Amino acid sequence: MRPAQVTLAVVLQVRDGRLQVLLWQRAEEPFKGAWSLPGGYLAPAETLEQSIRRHLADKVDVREVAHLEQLETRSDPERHPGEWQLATAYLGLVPSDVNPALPEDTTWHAVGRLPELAFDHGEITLAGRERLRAKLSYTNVGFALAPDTFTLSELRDLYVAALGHAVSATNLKRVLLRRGVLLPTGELRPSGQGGGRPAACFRFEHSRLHITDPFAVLRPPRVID
Amino acid sequence: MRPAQVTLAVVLQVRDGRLQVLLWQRAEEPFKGAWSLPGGYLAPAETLEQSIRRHLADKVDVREVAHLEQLETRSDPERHPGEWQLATAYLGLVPSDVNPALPEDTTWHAVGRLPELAFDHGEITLAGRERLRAKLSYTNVGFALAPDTFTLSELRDLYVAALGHAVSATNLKRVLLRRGVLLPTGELRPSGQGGGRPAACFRFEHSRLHITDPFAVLRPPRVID
DNA sequence: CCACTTTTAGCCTGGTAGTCTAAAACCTTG
DNA sequence: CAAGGTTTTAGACTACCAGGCTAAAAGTGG
Repeated sequence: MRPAQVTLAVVLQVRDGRLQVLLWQRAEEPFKGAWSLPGGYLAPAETLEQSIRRHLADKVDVREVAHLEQLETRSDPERHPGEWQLATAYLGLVPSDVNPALPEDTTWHAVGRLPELAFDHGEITLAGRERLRAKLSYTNVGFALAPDTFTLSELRDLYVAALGHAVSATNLKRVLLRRGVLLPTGELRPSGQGGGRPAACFRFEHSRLHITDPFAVLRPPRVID
Repeated sequence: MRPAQVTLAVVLQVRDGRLQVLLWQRAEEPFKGAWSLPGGYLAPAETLEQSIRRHLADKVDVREVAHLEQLETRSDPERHPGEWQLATAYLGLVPSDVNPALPEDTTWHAVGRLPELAFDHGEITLAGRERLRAKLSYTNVGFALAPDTFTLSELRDLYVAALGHAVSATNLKRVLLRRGVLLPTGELRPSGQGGGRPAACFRFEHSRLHITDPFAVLRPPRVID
């Protein structure tokens, strides 16, 4: 006797200054009418990542998911009322400048004000947000939330939405520049409504995940004691 | 058609000053005679964690595993030659002062000099070591590698073995004390062979995982700019 | 040209890690 | 019992980096 295997995705994007997650409304029991994470059954000869990409493609153009990583596998026998089902969750990130066409039953929801979700999808969504918040601090995941090119204020607003607290644009710039994850493009963005100095444009150096050795602690010393 | 689900464990311990992993030698095809990670099939009405604890119990006293966390789920359809099989790997840590009784077919192997392992167990083992190394820096996982009470030199030796590079006992002490994860017991350890000043004994404050907010970067500023 | 806005550069401060030196405390040996 | 060797420990010093602040730069609108 074997459990069914499904894949799920917590797809996050900053929209309207808030971190939002892609949800669809279930048309069938159980949890008919409840919001839930996109996903579905694993097919033969498929990896989990291929599976979640395939199911995601039903909801959103997968090319717009700039980053995808495995989150965790849920196995509580009671997590699905009718079926013994394991669920492997992925975290997906979508840059803030794309606005994918969505099916009728699918929309974005602010992670800060989630409705009751089906199954354990609420917990999974929060786990995804936590993973994002942690990685924003010691990796360059920002690239997956930001447009190709952006000003520092725009980037700060993304960080604010994702982290849930204020961020200093001054510090953000210095830190990311020093780490070499940010690159000035040289262009200027004309100032918008109400004037103000034109902002310099930046890009992320790499568009694949790169962790910046964050810990001064316990780094290899040059001399042993 | 459903895949089989197995659980695996990367059980690590520092032995003889080296980081070692618990392996058993397969008695059956495929990979007969090859070393592999302990684990086995998921049983009905069982969570993945219960499953790996059950399978681990065949090899080692599970009470001696001080920390257990989910690592990743492997899903390459080719990872097992004869069966469509998903494997969820766990990371387990055993304090250096216990020496569990082991079955005939099971022994410790230095992670630094692994033989060819069955399936993808080699990769999984290295992923486990990476996870441990990362978490040593920003959590208190050390508690799961160390005895109840220890001197700073002993703790440093554990870190050296796990991290694979030199560590300054001076820094280690200061960092862990400031973070409040280490606690002086007040006792002294009588000096051993050849004399030397007696060492102070320490304990870990908590014996459950606690992450110490590591990143000054992007922390909530008190004033916004 | 002046008031207002936003961005940017630069300085100062505080905290933490890495290095080094010397002292403390114990052992062994002559 | 004094001298020398060994290990641990405390403390000072330095370097680096993030957070906070201020003022200048560079636009817009009246």
